[in-house]
Amino acid sequence: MLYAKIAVGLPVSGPFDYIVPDPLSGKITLGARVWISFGTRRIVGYVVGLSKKSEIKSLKPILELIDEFPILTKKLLLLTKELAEYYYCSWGEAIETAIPEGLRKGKKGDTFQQAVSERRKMSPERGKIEASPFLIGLIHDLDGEARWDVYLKEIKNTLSSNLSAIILLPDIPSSLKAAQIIEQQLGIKAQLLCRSQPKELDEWIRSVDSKVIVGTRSAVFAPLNNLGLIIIDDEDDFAYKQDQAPHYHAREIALMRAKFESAKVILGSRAPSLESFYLTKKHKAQYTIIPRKKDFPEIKIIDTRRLPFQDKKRRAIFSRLLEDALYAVLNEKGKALLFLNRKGFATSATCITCGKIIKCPRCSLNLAYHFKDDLLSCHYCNFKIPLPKICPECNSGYIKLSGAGTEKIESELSRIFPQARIKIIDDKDLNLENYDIFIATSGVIKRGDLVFDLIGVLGIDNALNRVDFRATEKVFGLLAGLLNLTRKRILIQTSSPNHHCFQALLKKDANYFYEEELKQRRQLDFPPYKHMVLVKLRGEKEEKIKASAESLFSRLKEADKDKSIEIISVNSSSPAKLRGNYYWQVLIRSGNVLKANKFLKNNLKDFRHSGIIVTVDVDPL
DNA sequence: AGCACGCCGACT
DNA sequence: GTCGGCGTGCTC
Repeated sequence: MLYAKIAVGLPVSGPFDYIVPDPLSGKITLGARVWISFGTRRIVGYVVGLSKKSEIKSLKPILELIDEFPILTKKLLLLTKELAEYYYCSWGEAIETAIPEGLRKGKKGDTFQQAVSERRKMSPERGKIEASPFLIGLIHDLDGEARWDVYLKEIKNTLSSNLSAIILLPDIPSSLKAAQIIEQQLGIKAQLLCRSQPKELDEWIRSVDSKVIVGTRSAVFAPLNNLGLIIIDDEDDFAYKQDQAPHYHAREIALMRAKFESAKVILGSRAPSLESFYLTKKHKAQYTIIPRKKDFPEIKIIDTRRLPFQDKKRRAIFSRLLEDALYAVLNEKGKALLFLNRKGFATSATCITCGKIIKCPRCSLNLAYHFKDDLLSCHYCNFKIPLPKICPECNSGYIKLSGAGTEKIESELSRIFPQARIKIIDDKDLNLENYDIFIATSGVIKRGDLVFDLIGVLGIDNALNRVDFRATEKVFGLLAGLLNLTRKRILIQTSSPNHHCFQALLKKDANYFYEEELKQRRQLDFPPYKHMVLVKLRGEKEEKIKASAESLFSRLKEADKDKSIEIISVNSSSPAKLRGNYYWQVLIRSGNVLKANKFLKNNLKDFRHSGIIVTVDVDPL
């Protein structure tokens, strides 16, 4: 008698044993999909084990074998198992994040699948499955694009050893560009693989015998044969973290996968994550820094605390120095960029009489006023209403707009420089020929085609002063990106000019930033020294969520008598209300993720309240 | 997750 | 009486 261990894409501990009916016993393979009856439902399951015996008394048979050839290799099965253990989900859920939607729903690939599967059968997997030493390289590329020379060389080497490569990019436009570079420079086909593309299923199956796969984070699971290299470009980009459960990070998965496949990992970035930099400090990754070859711009940090007041309460938006610099650029017919990471005209609308701030009814966020379409809008859920003429609370007639956004900068600029042609850069704008001064938010950094004679950085303190231990890292990444958009001059207005992320720029020494930041992270037991785990609670009733979160917090505190895990805090998330749902969270810290997960598994098992959804985010960003 | 079972309140 | 709310247990 043959039994199969089946993982299912549900948040249940498994896998579950099933009887393999006689006619299937010669055909069933590890990594194949099957139809099973699970409870009262008929669902897709994944074969993760085959055995001659089973401990379970009442077994059901497998209803139907979907795949004649496995859709997942043994290595991908091991990878998804490790993903599940690290990112707190079931093995089946991990498998389902690794494969395209069509396969999850039990679709068979088109006839093409058969052909490809035949080919896989012909080229059996190399060697045994066991952990082996792996190689990691971090390319710290201050030059901006020079890392591509390294990438191309690595890809070439990989291909000449008859191995294949995956190149990850944070978004689809960058993926398209990367595929183009590879095809032009190496003269080989780079196959694109991105989640939710119309032909994803076929592309995924086709990738079995691709040599080079280029894609976004989910491409880290591409099922290609003989994997020898994974490159992660802009490895510090937060897009590599999945925002739905399981909240995996593609960089972490790449490192796991490299271990199983004996593949090499190359991480590249202008401003590496602290996690990756720390790997090099621990000699787990090789560190290569590519110095900046183009001219270093003049960098000035302007202390806004010394700015004159515009009126009684408000300081001027532009310092004298920045205003003069803008004049100079206009005189020389150059191009300037003003950076401000807030869209719209005003970031809040307040009733001057009763003090009420107009908020989004579905989120707990202030609505921002947009001059262009004369509406208040929510930057999270896109809710829009006209600016009320009278206060909805007290009916008084004057609503004050405050907090400068890009549109406000635009109107200030045209007041000061009536002769200048000013343009707010929209993500889609292509033709930027006929303007003098541009205004942009962080999207501009992805635009490799733009070079400015002057960059003015405004309002960066908002980003720096957020209650988020990654705030500094984000700002440093932003500044590193902006630095790449000018060879002449960059002026930064801040009220903390001595902060190490600015001082590192003045010293032209990125490592100064990393050493300082690591020192602080170490002192506070933050990542990369310790791991954070966030237990998130979500639901429609604010009181219920708050009460459950607090009871979970005290339950965990109680369970953690030996203090092996730190139960740090319980609070509402920011924003506390989003798209009509309320969010609370319990923050946990541990030196060891697996230990924290085990602890949570024991203590979340019977924690169930109606109308509350609990999810776990390991290493939250 | 999703489905069944079982226990209580309020309604044709 | 019985419809339906949701707390609870379970899925090989």
